[in-house]
Amino acid sequence: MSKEYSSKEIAIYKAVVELFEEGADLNNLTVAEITGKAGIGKGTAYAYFSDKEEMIAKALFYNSKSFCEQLYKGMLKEKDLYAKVNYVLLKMERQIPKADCIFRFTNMMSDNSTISKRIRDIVREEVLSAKMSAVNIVKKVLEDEFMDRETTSEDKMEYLVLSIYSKLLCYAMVLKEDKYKQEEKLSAMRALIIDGICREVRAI
Amino acid sequence: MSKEYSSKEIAIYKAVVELFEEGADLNNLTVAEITGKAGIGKGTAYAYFSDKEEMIAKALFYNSKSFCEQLYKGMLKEKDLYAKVNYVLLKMERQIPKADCIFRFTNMMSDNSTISKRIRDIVREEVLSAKMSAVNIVKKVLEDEFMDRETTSEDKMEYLVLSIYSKLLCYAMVLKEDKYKQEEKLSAMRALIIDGICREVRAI
Amino acid sequence: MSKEYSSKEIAIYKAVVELFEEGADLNNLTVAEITGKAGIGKGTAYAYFSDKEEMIAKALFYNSKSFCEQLYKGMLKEKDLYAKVNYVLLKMERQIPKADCIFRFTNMMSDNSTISKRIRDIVREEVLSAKMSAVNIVKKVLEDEFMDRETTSEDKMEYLVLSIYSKLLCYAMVLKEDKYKQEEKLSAMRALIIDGICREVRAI
Amino acid sequence: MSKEYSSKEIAIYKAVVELFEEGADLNNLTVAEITGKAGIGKGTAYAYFSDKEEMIAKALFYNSKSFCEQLYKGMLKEKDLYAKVNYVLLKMERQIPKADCIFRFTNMMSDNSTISKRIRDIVREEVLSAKMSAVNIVKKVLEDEFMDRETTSEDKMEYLVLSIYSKLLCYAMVLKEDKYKQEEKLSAMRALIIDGICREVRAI
DNA sequence: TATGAATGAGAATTCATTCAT
DNA sequence: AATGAATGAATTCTCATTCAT
Repeated sequence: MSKEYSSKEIAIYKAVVELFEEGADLNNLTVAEITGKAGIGKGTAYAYFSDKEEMIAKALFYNSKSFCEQLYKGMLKEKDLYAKVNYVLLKMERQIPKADCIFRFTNMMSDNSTISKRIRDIVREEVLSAKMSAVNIVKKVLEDEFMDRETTSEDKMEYLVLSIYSKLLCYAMVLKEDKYKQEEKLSAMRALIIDGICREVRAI
Repeated sequence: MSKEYSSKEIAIYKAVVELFEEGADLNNLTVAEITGKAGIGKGTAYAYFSDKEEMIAKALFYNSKSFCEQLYKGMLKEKDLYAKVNYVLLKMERQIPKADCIFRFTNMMSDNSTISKRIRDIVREEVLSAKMSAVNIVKKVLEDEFMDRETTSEDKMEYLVLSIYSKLLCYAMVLKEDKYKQEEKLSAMRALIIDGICREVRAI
Repeated sequence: MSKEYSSKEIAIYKAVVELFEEGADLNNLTVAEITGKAGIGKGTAYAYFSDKEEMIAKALFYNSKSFCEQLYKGMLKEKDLYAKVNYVLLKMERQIPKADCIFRFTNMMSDNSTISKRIRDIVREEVLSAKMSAVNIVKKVLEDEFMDRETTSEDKMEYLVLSIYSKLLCYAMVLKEDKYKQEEKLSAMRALIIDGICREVRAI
Repeated sequence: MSKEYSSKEIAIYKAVVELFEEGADLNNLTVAEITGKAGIGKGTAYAYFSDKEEMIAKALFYNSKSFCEQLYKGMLKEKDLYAKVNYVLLKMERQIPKADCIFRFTNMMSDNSTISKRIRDIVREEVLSAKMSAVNIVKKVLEDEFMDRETTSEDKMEYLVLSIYSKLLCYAMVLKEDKYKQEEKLSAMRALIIDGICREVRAI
């Protein structure tokens, strides 16, 4: 069902994320760097992508999508909301660069860079797959949670999604601060965030 | 106390924000565009800044700082937390590009772009003035709020600051979505956010 | 006597001329375009030609030669010089792209482009067949015409060839001007050219 | 009255013709070669021309125009048609590359190369100056010649212009043939061409 | 024998930065 | 002090040619 990717495409996608994880600036990546890392010729990349922006945008999209799918699958196994959120936060902790990638992806959706514009185009083209974005995962989990409740207004649901998503964002930010490199500070923060999320869900 | 800015510096700062507000991509701004908009010669800019990155980074810093100062002053006049948060959200709505500027600035604090790296350098150099950042405003307001309470743990304070800040961040993102161009949906969301924030503050 | 051409060679020759007739710039033709049009693989073309220039140069040479042969055969059937020239001009009119091709070929013989250089090499290699060039057809027809005259000096013959050839060139140029799309203007020009040629032949 | 050219523009124009005179292929000239020959930086050229094609096209146009102006002025001093044509042919002989430039320019007016297309655009933009083209010089000379005659039909005039022009074109081609490197053969041809032209003018 | 995916050298173009005026 | 013309390093992208299948 899901679209097939050629080995060269995958190589490009991996290369971009590796570079990103190594601290490269996505806005200043060169085609030479990407194809060098991917181990393919420059010309080859242009047989699969129309330009540099497409390479980067699709790479972020692909990686974001697959990390989100993985997250969603993992969460389904957890019994309650508390466990689910805990699962996500721990996963983020263990895969900081991946998590970063998703939030970078989100930030990009709202800035003016050339790559962001391309990402928005891609998302528009692939609406269904895009349902697997970070925001949508939050939405799905909430819908599962509220299935047996009496209906909640749409406005409130949207607020909840935003509120929870913003807390995940918080955690992603915190993960990069030196201060939170100590396990105890980090798990304190994690607990506060989980509590916060559960409290909000109950309140609504 | 606060550093003096020459008229040329101010011209550059204004030019960068104007371009940003016009939708320019900060990562692809050219010196020619900036100095052209600022109405000064290219060579002149280099008498005040060491390179292009410094122009853009300082411009964002300067604008962010001054918008925050303005926000903080305005908030002090409001009587309670509810009114204060309301004031901030309304201000953001009325000055979307300025608000955007702050949050772009925040995003940059955590990405790998060349400009972001420069911004972090600047912030490190100007620690005191940086106290006027968006995150610090939230912190100050909370401190004022908690002044008469028995002491709250540092961890909890940090959580609260981040949680509120990330809600504002999400609001900034929401403001750019077409769906929220209708006043009624927007004010519903605004009300929920204010309630959410007040609830969190009370809960802690 | 005449060299055999393989079907792949012919396919390339036809493809080049078709592209040329469609308005392509011979100096910017790509191997991919040529082999695509010819319906063969890129690698295959390299089994028959040493490089791109050879493909194009030989194609022009081949087409020029065959059109000239056709012209020459047709002319032999006409009874006098007037009828012969008339035949050629009408043929040019009906096959503008082909005629164009020949004159382009002539122009190329005297410019410095890479393809021209190759064409000149080919002509040098295939001297005999080259006798079938546009200039040589003019020469042959003149020789037939003068067969029963007392001998004419070589200088004069060469001048006559040049003069007649230049008039054909004229007509080729005229055929491409919008002004001469109207039949009446065109036939007036044709008559003047035929008269001019006959007058020159008589004068010498 | 006539447009001013900056020193850099002139440098480019001269460089292109020098390269052309050295046997370079106008369709494969690189910007690096041109600016190298012109003694200016690559970037500088782009401050004066929008792209490579414009550099070459304008260079040919400029050189063609100035050679034509020179030719026209020189011819005016000659007493009759015979002397005028003689003057032109001798001038062409002495400045083969310049003459070549004009005729290359003419060829380009009718081929499909990228540069040719640009030249046609330029000619369209600068119609007035273009009056100084090779064809127009022939037309002017003929008009002077026919001033005291009873009117000649437009068709006939057009034929004469083209006929004479194409003879000059052929002469330019002949000049490049090895056979005509000997002065005696060349002057014999020259004489025949002059006679031919005068005869045509009288006949019409 | 035929193919076309893969390659990388090479060309056009841009733009940060310098420096003579 | 202010300027902007000049520069060339760096980057994107193309396409002739090769070679494994």
